[in-house]
Amino acid sequence: MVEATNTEEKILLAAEKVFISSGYDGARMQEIADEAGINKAMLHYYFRSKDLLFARIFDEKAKYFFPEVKTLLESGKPFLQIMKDFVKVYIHFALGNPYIPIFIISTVNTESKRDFIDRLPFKNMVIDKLLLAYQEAYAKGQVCKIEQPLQFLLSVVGMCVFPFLARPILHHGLHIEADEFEQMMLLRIGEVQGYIEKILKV
Amino acid sequence: MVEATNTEEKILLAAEKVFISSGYDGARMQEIADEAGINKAMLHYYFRSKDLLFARIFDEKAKYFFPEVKTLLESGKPFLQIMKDFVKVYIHFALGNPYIPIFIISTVNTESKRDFIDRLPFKNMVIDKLLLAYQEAYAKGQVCKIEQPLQFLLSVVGMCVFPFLARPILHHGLHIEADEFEQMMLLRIGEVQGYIEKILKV
DNA sequence: GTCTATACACGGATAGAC
DNA sequence: GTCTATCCGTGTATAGAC
Repeated sequence: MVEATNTEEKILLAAEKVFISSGYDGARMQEIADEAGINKAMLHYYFRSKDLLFARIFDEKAKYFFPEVKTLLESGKPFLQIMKDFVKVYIHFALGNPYIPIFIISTVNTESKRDFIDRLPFKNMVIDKLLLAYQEAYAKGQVCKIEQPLQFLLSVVGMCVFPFLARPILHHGLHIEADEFEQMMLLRIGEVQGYIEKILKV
Repeated sequence: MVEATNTEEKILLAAEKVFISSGYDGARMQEIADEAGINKAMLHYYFRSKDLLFARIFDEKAKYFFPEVKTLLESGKPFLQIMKDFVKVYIHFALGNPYIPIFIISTVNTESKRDFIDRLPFKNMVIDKLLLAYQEAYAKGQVCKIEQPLQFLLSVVGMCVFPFLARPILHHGLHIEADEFEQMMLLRIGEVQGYIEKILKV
């Protein structure tokens, strides 16, 4: 458990917990104050408003969302390996932060927070570079022809992230407990990597 | 555009629109009343409370979510064909109801609505029958060995549904317009079917 | 910086006339 | 069945003492 030293830190940890589990609309400033063990007025003293506090949390979470992909791209590895590495990195990240995916997806699907998409460190460049890496690998004959590489990327991300979005259904509907889920996700890395190999095989 | 005849129908159509676009917490009874062109008091006259109205909408949407899978299963077709048909059916369904996936996923991830999972027409039987269909196909040598068939199912559903969950990001982040998105999703059917064939190939 | 008390608007729900 | 008016709890935000 992360321990908060000063008040600001306490508030941020509490806000993170509440916003992530309830979303912006469902979150209550009182709940954040209780969670932080301080007074409600302090929230406004430190962050002025619920909106600003939420923005602060979102930015912090979004920041840690994609950076590793950039590193993978700059590794100079071939496309197939980049994608396999991506699966490993992403699932490990999500296991450590299981509620971030649904938090991001929920937020960008919330009308009043729609423009938070611009706050994602998710630039066209990352996608473009990945597509470029594919073209390069294809030119070298390392991977097969894919009609629409973007569809392939969407598929890989979807395979990685979907179990975390549907987690409550797996949990309550299919009775997969937390530790069993973690085991499944660890095994999933190799499974999805295998699918990617088959899909890209020349 | 669907035209409402009586008041109850007007309310249901308005509630569907508002709840689906804003979620339970973000929805306002006043907004539903305005959308329906009637008075706020009528909502309570017909449905007593916000919770009951929401439950009514959820049940109706959830009902139309999985039934076609049951039909596919009962078709007696081999596993590979069932999965390919599933992709086609699911994406066509989602194109006609693009906000249902995020509505369902958001709802089951909302703490106070967690038990709505039980209202999904999503029984273990469907999963079990799909897994059984796989085993049967494997025994006949029609498909290759898959270590964890459940992971495969999760992957297929993830590939189909993820673009609809990430739609705002594709829209605002990657500047893919509505009609372009629809074209992508139609092409996606064949694309994902191709991936499935490669993954299951003996 | 931290607290208590409170302002003020909003949202769900109801009463009651027609 | 449909409306207007209103109750009442709750939620964000602020004032002001310490």
